[in-house]
Parts: sequence; structure tokens; C-alpha cells
Amino acid sequence: MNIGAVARRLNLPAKTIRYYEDIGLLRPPRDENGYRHFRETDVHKLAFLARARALGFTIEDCRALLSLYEDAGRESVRVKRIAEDHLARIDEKIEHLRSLRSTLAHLIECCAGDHRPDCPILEDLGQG
Amino acid sequence: MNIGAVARRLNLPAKTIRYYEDIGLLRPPRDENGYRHFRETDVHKLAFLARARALGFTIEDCRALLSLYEDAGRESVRVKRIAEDHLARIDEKIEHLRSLRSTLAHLIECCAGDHRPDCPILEDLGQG
DNA sequence: CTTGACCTTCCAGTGGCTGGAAGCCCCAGG
DNA sequence: CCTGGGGCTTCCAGCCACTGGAAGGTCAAG
Repeated sequence: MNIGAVARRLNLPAKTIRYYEDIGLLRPPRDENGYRHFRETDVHKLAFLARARALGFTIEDCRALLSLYEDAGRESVRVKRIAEDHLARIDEKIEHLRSLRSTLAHLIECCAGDHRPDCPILEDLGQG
Repeated sequence: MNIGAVARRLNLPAKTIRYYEDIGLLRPPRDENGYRHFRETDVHKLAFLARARALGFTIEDCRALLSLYEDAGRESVRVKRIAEDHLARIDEKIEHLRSLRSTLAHLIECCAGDHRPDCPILEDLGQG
């Protein structure tokens, strides 16, 4: 399969696929004309990466996960640890966003939002 | 005040302050030796920017908010709209993270996390 | 006079792509 | 045989909001 076909099949931009090759996540062979030739294993790896990325894992996490995926002698605790760390980072982000959200929502409530210049949002930002 | 003093006072890296000048968010005058000289108004603007950034507004939002802040004839609805859009984006992010979180937490629960290779996390990523 | 803390500019890198230019490859239609 | 259009290639630049570091000027203390 050529890159375009893979891109359509996985719903992944061709640019992204080239980028993944660039940073060494996969190494599809080339046809005589220089085109990348994706075997089923390459497509499968790509699908794995796409799903891991969709779960929010960083590229480096994905690299580690992929190598564990391909290592029949892995210990599942290694995978679990990566996932737990990721979960913890997600929880931090959610907590941070919730805190922003609550401050922001309060300020918005206090603002009349009309043609007059008085604005508690700006006042708050201005004197913290 | 020199940049270092401002940086300490606002707890903002000097690099960031220079960057803000670079992108035109403020324009502190210079001393004869070329050092930036921050007047109270400059420090005040910087503090405004720092708080807006801490609330998660983008730099472009900050630019707009600052210009509204300095415009005595503003209509508060313009400020409110920026804040509401930002709130909506935050809500989207929270929702997205919550969805990731729930998938991930489920996978983690299913994984033994021991020395054996069997791993539902990898299985899931591998076959979607 | 030296030391060390400060300041300056400029260039490069972060993450994870994304856009675009320039140019080759291939196939169908006229 | 030529042309057009799509797909493929590489490479360079840009996104956001900084951050790090090099090379060099400035200043106050000892």
C-alpha cells in the first residue's frame, strides 16, 4: 500500500505518517520508484500508534509502548506504569482546568456584558 | 526597575518579559546603557498579562484584553465574549480529558501489572 | 583590577505536527 | 506522443509560548 491508501484507511494525515517515520517510529521499505511501501505489519504499527496518540500518550510514551508491544517477553507492569503516569498527568490537567474554569466562570457571571465599560473581569486581571 | 527586579517582583522569567516585548505586548523605554527601564505602568501591564496568561488566555486573547483594559470607552460585552469563548474551550478540553481518563482508567484496572507479558492495555491499542 | 552578577542580542530547540514549494512518477484521454 | 492531473518525494518554514545557551557589554563591590 502507498502512503495515501494507508492515510485514508487509518484516517491519519500522510504528513503525520512521514513524520513518524522521520522520528524512527516505523521503517516501511521503499519501492523501486522510492515510494514508501506499507506492509500489513507497518499499517498495524501505525494503527497502534494512532490509538495510543488518541489516548493522549506522548510520542515518547508511544515509542516505549510500541517496543513493549513487540517484545514478547515484556512484563506488563512496565506498560501499566506508563499508563498510570499518563493517567496522573491527565488528572493534574483536569484539576488545573477545573480551577481555571471556576475562576473564569465566576468572573463571567459578574460581568454585565453590555455597552458600558465597567468590567469586573478586567478589574480582576488589573489588580489581581 | 530593571528586568531582573521586575522578574522577581512578578515571579515571571526575564525571558518571558523580553518575549512579550518582542511580540509587541509592551514597550518599556531604555536607559542610556540599553537596559530596559520598567515604569510602574509597564509593571502593571506585565502583571495584567501574567494573570491573564495564568487564567489560560492565549497571547492573542491577552493582547485584545489588554487593549480593552486600556480603552476607557470599551463595551464590557467585548471582554465578556472573549472570556466566554475561552470558557467554552476549557470545557471542551475538560470533556476531552475526562473521556481519555475514563478509557485509560478502565484499561489500567484490567492490567495485572506483574512480571507476565499479558497486557490488556497493549491488546486494546493493538486491535482498537 | 578583577570578579561576578547583571544586562543585551541572536540563534536554536521544545512537541507534534502542518503548510507549501519544487520536482519526480504514473496513468488515462486525445 | 503529448498533456493533464493526481500521487509521491524531499526540504524548509511555521505554529504556540516560551526556554536554553552563547557571546559580549555594564556595573558595583572588594
